[in-house]
Amino acid sequence: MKTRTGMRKTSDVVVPADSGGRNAARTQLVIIAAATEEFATLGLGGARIDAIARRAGINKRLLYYYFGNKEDLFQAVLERAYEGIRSAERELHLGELEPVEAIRRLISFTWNYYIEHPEFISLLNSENQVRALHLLNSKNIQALNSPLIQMLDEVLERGRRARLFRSGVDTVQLYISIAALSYFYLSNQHTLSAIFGRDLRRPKAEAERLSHVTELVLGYLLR
Amino acid sequence: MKTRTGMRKTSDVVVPADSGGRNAARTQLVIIAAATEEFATLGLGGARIDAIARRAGINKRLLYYYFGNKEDLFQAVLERAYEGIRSAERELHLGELEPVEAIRRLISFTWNYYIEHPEFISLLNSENQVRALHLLNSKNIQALNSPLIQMLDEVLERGRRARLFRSGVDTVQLYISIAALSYFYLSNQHTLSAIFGRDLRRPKAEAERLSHVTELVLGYLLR
Amino acid sequence: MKTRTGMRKTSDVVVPADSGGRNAARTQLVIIAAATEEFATLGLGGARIDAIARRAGINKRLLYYYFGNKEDLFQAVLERAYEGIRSAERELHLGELEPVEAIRRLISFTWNYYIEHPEFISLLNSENQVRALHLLNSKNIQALNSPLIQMLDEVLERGRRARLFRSGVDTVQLYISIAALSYFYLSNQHTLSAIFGRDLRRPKAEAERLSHVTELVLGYLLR
Amino acid sequence: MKTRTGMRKTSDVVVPADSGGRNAARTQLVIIAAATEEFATLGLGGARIDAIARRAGINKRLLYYYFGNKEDLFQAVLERAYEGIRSAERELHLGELEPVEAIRRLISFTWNYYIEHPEFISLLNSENQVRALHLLNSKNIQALNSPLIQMLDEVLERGRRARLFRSGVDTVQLYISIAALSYFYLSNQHTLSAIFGRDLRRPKAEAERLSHVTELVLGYLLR
DNA sequence: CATGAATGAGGTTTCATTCAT
DNA sequence: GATGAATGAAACCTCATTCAT
Repeated sequence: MKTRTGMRKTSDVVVPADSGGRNAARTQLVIIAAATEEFATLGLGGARIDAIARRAGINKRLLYYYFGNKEDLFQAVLERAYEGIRSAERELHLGELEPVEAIRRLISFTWNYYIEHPEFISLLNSENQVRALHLLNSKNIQALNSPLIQMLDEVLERGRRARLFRSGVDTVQLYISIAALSYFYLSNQHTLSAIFGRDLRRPKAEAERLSHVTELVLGYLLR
Repeated sequence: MKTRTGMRKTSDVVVPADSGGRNAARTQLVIIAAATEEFATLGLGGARIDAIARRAGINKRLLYYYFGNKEDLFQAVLERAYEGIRSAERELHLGELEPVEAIRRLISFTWNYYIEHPEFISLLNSENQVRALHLLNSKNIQALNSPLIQMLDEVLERGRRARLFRSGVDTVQLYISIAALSYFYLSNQHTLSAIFGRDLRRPKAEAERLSHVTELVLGYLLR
Repeated sequence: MKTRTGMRKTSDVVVPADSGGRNAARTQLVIIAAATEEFATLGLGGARIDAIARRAGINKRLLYYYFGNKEDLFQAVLERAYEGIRSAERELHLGELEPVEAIRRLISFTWNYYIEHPEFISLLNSENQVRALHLLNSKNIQALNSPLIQMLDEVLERGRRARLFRSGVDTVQLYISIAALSYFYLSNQHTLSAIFGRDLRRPKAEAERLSHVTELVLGYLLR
Repeated sequence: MKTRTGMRKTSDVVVPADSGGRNAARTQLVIIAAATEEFATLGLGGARIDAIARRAGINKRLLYYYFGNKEDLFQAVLERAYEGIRSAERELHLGELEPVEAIRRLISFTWNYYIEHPEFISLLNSENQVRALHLLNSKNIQALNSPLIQMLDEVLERGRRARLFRSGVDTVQLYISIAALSYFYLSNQHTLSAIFGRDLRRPKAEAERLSHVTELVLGYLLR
């Protein structure tokens, strides 16, 4: 199970080795990583506990020991996913950029985060299928406020004052729109590709999409 | 099984009654209707054949008699859903409207179709989860061309020639964006509502969303 | 079960001119033929009523109309198969041949009948699997005496009197042995071929088998 | 579940008890034993997984845990059956006997093995019905070479050199014939008994059969 | 005579979960 | 802390058979 380099290699998950197999924190990490892949790939209903244990290279019983049951494990995976995006969002410092650049930055950040974290989109789709059951159950996630709304609000205000941006723009609506324009393209890429008969995941297609979204939003905002 | 009004009422599905229980076409319709609800509510993995049969008020065996298996039934449901939206799209006659009005009409049509057919969104999410497996398998769906792309293309061209709209707009990208701005809001309403702490399905919120989307798109298009 | 004339025609079925698809005798023949193939190929348990109806090109209900149920249909098939072999046996006229030639003739007849009627072997195997249930139930089959035992008995007696054959040979045992030497080779050809790594159904292999069986039996019989 | 004597008794299967219910090897043995009976009695199609689990006194799920599915279980049963006969064959030491005695020994061994292992005959019939599907799929069985062909070949050679046996005898053909003469009598006993109107399983009938087969083969071999 | 529609019972298989060590 | 063995419930699917026309 352990490679010569001291990395524990399971089918898909690599985490640093430690003193010798008995490490609660690391085991939990491995389980979360494996579960994230399984849930993202197959959905909540399609995911198999056996498969998660196999992916993680651990015994199934251990999974129950740490996470109770499948639903709770999914919730833990979701919490971890939200922590990830919130943490990345905090690295954005839109206040330091001039308004137009800040908007570009926000859009490209959103786009790239989704591109790099397809599992996040999948998990959110699964969660919406069950009407946000786990999210409503999780104090952890609700405590994780996104800094983006406030950041965007400030950018819009600055842009308005500089007579660059139009007024009357609802911050939350715009935030949702920026997410929507990237998210939908990626989340529905398979049906869209089939319908349009062209592969939306080609690098060129993706670059064009980012351009379009940026133009669309700035075209709307700029006076 | 039959109500006093001559309508056959099952748990969720209402279809016209006929002379008896022996009507292949009607039975298939009832099954499709019941399956659409079940798949939309619970997803492909979460849907239960037993529950579909119960909803449809028919024997489970009959479902296999007509549709083979769960996957094929899902494909039939999907085909039916695409037929529905394509059929509605053909009723749009954007060519008769002046460009700005045509764009408004397209956006409100898209928005309202999703509002009135939440099952369409759910089915598409399920289908994307399995990488468009059934869609790629269905000649029927692939033969159903959406008239919208061409309609939108013509509207954009007219708007451009009238010096109302900007040039250089990719029709497919804009079409995807118009879909995205409505679809994402509805598809992800549960997580978004939980995160923002406000119910996105309130009629007022929905009206605001339609306004925002229209402004955003026209704000971008108009010179 | 009974036709309107009160006759159940299983033996000596005449096929009248096709008056337009509505012909009881012909339909029964078609069903028996289809059922024979299905039962022979897949066994009693593996055979499917639907498949038989499809093979016969008739409606399933008709099959029940004529034959009652699956078991009775199998019995009818079995009866027909026994009629076939008994009828062929009656064409053998061993009494006209000198003893050695008669034995050769009996062996080659047995061998060739099995070769040409593999379904007979399959049906008998199925019937033995259910401990001859249908055979014990069929007065028809029990009434069909094989003429072979008596023929063989007379040949052995003639050979003995001509001081060609050994004495003390049990006719029934020898009859069973002659059947066994051909039947087993064909009935178990698949496992034998796999074990020996050679295809027992090649024409050359089959010719060798017939030679061997003839030599074996005559080698034993001749003084 | 456990008798007072420490033997675990299920409907038909007795195996040594151990410390508790948790013994993978024993459980697998119990399953194989129960499955062997069920498959032998009812054939591949007629056997019921439920019945096997009940016979074995274990949970049905466990059967899938160890053997995957019905087909694979059948293959395991078949492998075990071939191991059994190959193992018994290895106990024959024909090389130590003079040629005539060796042939007698081989015939009686074959006869008695079939008499004592009727399930072997049934399993082989089932396997031939599916055209040796599982056997062709099993590397295990193909690796189990029967020592009998070589043993018989050596016996024939010795008998020939001692001028006892005729020459020109094909070893494989003779081997198949020896098997055939016993196998067919037992495999087809039910139909034969019904046709001849006498019970072939009576001890006296069985003794007579073994005599006849021995005489037949030796009568052929001896010069 | 002939048929497609419909069914109840039961089959194989899967799953999340717990037990015993 | 960690594990393989074992389970009950329920899922999908099949089958011989009957119904209504």
